[in-house]
Amino acid sequence: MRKAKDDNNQFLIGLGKNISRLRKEKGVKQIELSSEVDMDKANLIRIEKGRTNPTSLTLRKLAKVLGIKTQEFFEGLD
Amino acid sequence: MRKAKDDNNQFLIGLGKNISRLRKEKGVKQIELSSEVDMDKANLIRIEKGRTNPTSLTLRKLAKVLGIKTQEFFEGLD
DNA sequence: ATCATAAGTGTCATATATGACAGCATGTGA
DNA sequence: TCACATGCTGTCATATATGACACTTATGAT
Repeated sequence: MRKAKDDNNQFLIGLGKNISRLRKEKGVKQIELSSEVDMDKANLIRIEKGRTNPTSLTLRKLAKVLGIKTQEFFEGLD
Repeated sequence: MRKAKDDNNQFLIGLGKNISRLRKEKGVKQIELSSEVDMDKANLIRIEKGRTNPTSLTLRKLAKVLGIKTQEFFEGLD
């Protein structure tokens, strides 16, 4: 059982990995990115680790600072 | 003033329009889509009208039922 | 091995997305 | 006009994303 929940968790983990990868490609540290978007760094970590389910606007503000489109965070998912 | 907030609202409205358009392209009614994803129809309406800030998993389950990738909801935004 | 820096964890408070449900508005075809 | 279908709004309760902050663990350089 727990099939749907596991599936969702995999999705969130994949999303987090994309964010983490794109952040590193820009050479940005978690503390830097989080402070630039006025987000608590603990929250960014939770998102990158796939432990939380970020909202559209949260992803958008991260994308904006990284200079990419929100869409890119979903690359290769689903 | 209120620049960032307005900007976010425009983003959410655009996101909602994408969802609404893709739903209609599939010939699906709000009541049908919302019941298929086990979502309250009032919530789907709020999302399509851009009055709320949907989470990643909410978008994902809508995309799944519509047979598209979550990514597509963000087409043309940012 | 030590030290510094980056990443990660635990916990609580607050804001808000969503569920649930009742009712309203608008259009559209008979 | 009328009835019905579809879309939409208002309100409350609950679940959870996020902010805040203290603390811990990993990593890397010297």
